[in-house]
Amino acid sequence: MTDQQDVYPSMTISTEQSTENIAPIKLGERLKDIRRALGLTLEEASQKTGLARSTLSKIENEQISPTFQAMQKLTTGLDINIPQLFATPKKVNTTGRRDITRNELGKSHPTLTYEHELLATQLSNKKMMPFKSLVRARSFDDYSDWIRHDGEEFLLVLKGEITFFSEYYEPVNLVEGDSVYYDANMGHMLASVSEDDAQILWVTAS
Amino acid sequence: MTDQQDVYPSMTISTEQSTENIAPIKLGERLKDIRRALGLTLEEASQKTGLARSTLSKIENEQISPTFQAMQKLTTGLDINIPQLFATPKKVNTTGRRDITRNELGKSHPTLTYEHELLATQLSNKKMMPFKSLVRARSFDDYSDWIRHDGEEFLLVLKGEITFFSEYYEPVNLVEGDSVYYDANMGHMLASVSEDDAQILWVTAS
DNA sequence: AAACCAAGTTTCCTTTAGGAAACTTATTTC
DNA sequence: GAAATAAGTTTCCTAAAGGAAACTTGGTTT
Repeated sequence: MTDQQDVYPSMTISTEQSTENIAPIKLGERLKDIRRALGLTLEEASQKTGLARSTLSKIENEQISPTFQAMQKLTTGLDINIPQLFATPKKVNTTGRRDITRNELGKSHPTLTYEHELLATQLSNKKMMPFKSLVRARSFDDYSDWIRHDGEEFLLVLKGEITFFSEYYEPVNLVEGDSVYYDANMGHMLASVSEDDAQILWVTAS
Repeated sequence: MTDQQDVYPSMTISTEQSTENIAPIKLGERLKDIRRALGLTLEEASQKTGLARSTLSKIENEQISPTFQAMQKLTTGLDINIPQLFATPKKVNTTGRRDITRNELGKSHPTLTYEHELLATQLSNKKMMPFKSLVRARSFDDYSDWIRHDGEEFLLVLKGEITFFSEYYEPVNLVEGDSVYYDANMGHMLASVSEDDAQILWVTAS
């Protein structure tokens, strides 16, 4: 294939209707970040979007320019809104913003161990990302390795009892009302101690 | 060429089962409207965007699904921003946005007295500051000025019911499980709706 | 009405996107 | 440490997008 650098020379998108070039959008990179943030493999993303694994790979590496159709599958499948996708990170006015998420009405991202409910999804370019999550009972068996990512995390137990495992510390049990604040680069994971599912609130910031 | 009506029935993309139309974006129609609104012919639009006249025609009539590349040329050439293009519902604006996910009503008996419990005090230089607070029920006479400070704030109601007042919005009632994310530079304050104290969790980040 | 012209459409062909499967690269397991 | 597994990339092919030019449509002039 030809040199793709030449094919996508600038990729410039302006969010406001300005004439100046602000920040070139690296669509592939952005998408890869989002997919990773959701903890999805290419295969899982493929199933969610209906796009082939190979296609996703090529889009992420900017070897192809996805069609509008493909982008729709992407955004609906991964539950991301397009403005968010295209929003330039810099120069975004964040004053006077507000987003209310009613109980149980966030964006849900179920996994084997958790059921994440993403809150405040209407706002992009946030400093924090709040979640409400269900930790399934006896979930410890399913997990093999530490979770590790950039930023810091705050966690509060809303219901039930969990065990908080972390790389450099002994496991601790947390009950309703207990909270923990930690560096997310340190390996960490959760398990529901009791037979019931536990509910937690957590907030990340990078 | 084959019947394109069958190829793009309504631009409805659903990942799993495709029974219902969720948010069909009629991209072509939208684009045609925009071009017309700008008073441009296909030829003129072609010159501005660098896309062939024929290609534009096909896009507008939804005979083809433009690539991301083509859409970039379109948006930059015609000076339209993509969020605007894709915004199916009302305006998704950067500033002064609001999204109430669910509606609930209660009667105002607002007050302003808190009892803050600072969490995670062992750590300094945190990106976030989490609190757990009581919102006491008091009289509306205690109304004072807006609270205003740098950064962003996330708030979740743990118990009870509060009214969240903010400078640019109507007050909203939040019940247990509801949450709100907002820019703290926007004036804001809380009040407990019922006679009982309410309990909230909130996290700030600058 | 014919002749003209301008805007938009379709045809035909080349280039590129998208998918299946083969291949590579870690990473784990026995 | 070879085999197995899993995530990601590349190859190869087909289906679809993009462009040049021919064609159609609608409006205007004479």
